[in-house]
Amino acid sequence: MPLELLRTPPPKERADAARNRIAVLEAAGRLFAEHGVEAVSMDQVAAAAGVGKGTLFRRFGDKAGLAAALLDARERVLQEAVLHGPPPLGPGAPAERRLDAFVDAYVDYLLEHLALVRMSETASPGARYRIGAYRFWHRHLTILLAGTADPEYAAHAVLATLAGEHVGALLSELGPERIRAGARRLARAAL
Amino acid sequence: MPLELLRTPPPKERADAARNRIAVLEAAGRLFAEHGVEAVSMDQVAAAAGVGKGTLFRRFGDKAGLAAALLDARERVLQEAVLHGPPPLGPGAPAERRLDAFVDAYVDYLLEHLALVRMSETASPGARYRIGAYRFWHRHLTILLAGTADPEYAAHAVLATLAGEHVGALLSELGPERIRAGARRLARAAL
DNA sequence: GACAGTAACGGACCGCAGTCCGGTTCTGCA
DNA sequence: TGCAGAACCGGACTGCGGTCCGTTACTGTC
Repeated sequence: MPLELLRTPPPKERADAARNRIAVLEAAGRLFAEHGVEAVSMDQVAAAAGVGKGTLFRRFGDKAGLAAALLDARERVLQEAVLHGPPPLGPGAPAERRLDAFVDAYVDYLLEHLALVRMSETASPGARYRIGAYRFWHRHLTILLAGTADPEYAAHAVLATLAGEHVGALLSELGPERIRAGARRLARAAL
Repeated sequence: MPLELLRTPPPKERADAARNRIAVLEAAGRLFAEHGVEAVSMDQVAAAAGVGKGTLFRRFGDKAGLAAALLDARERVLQEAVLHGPPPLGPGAPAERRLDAFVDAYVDYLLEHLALVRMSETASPGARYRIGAYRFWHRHLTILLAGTADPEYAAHAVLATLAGEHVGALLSELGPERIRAGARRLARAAL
């Protein structure tokens, strides 16, 4: 399957459903920013959005899904840059440089939205590996790592070092710069 | 701090406390084996052990702690082999061979107790990085990886590929053998 | 062996994520 | 414009992990 098609297509929805989706995302974004992702319950989000709890869960599945939806816009910018942006992040540069550029960009993204990313990855077991964004990055890395012994495994391994849980735990111990440098070094070593 | 001291010392406890600890571990082990870790609630464990819920939580902290306690005996065997066992797992072999031996042994351990390990790592956020066992393995790998640019980071990275969540998600996609081979390859690449 | 002090006990209690289903609202079609 | 049926709504409900605190039972001392 080509990389393009792994990007989630927007499903057609009824007018009231769209209105509610926007209300929920706005309320959730505001509450999360104000009190922190962990401290806000789904009841509070539903109440603030003026929406029933059932609606909230039917649309987003669980708290991880809501976090993923909030990250979606931000992540699409990154995906777009990888697909059609200028090198070295976009196509045209050698794999080694694209790998560096990807790790840098992804670490930036991660550090900026760490709490939300952790929530999107850990709220339900295995959530991280199911969402479309993960499959997208995995595919991208598999292509960049073509030629190694097992590119699919190597891609998973590089992403493992970029998991929100992992980076979050290492942040206080090593600081952002060692994390960034280490992830670059490991990705190159995998190549 | 020397590697030896990272092993959790057994705290002295009152007679009734010891009795209850054993009753809980037995009941939990039986229930988990019978119904699966996910499907058993802490209330059920407490009831089966003939113990109050408060007792259960005071002793083990949370469900992750209970899982970790159940794994403890098994993990100590591995730790013992690394500290004082024969090479290449124990001391005496070159770092590269010890690294391979460690990855092999740890993957064996992981595949045998995957559900329990996942529970011990994911029940509360960051739990994996707090438990003594993680610090032990991290220390061991840091020593084996001495000489690389950032041994501490590299050790964390190798452990990231051995996280229960990660291996569990990859298992159905890649199968155990590619996971084992990939982890070995990555650990060598980090060296 | 009795006693005081303290560590451990246990179950009622809380807030949360997630489910269910009777009622409501929208939309495509005639 | 009126209608039929599907899609959506919402809040009461469930079971869970985790906490709290009045009660109980162990242990070291005299």
